Amino acid sequence: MGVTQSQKFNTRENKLADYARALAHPARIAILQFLIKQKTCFCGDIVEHLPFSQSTVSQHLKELKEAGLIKGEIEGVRTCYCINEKEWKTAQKQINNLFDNYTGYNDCC
Amino acid sequence: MGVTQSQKFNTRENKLADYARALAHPARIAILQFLIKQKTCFCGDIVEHLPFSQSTVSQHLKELKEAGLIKGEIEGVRTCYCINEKEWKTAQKQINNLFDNYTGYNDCC
DNA sequence: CATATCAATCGCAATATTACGATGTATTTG
DNA sequence: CAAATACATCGTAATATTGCGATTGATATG
Repeated sequence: MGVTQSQKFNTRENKLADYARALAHPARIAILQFLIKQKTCFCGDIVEHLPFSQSTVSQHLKELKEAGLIKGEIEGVRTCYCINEKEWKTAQKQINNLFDNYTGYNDCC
Repeated sequence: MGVTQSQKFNTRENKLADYARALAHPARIAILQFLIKQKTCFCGDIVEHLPFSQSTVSQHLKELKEAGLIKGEIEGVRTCYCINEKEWKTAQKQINNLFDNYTGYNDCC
């Protein structure tokens, strides 16, 4: 989203939307699940595991990294990806913060 | 996303991505927060509260409704919107299911 | 140092999202 | 029943996302 639009909202709303956007594609959900499950987490492993090309997977990894949910470290010719523990927990908290705000007592329909 | 692509993934991954996509815009986050906070929840109230036109707000409401997170009921000339309690909780569970899968012991970077 | 491997990035086409004004539809009110 | 009100939907332009092949760059290996 452009800068003009994001300025209409506060930091919390924008950050929350950013986390959600990172999760808003089944390929990225699948990548995250794979990273959680596997101990080895090279890009190539993910490419083998998903029905997408190397460039596409690399781009999804980039978006997850930019959202902060994962981190990648270059190990020689490979890059090792894994969950970014700290921001992973932050994201979960922020999202639950929204969900928990609803206590179920304002059902007006 | 097109049908061709979503077939590459399982129902759970697709549904999770759908919930996330509904939350992937600060305007929709703001709408949800407003619905949670207010007792009256007519479309017009939201339009007054947000820096968007009536048609834009209506479209965001439609997307939230299609994702299942809210429901709307026509009350004469107005439409009353509120959180869809059941699916709201389902969404929270599904999302937490993903987050909780990560236990923090596979940091390989 | 030539070659192979791995992954990031570029360029591009297809598709999706976003936002809005204009219009349509139903309901209420005078 | 005419006018006003509230909202949905349509049409459209601008922008963003998605996916891939091709290329690049960096490291390893013979």
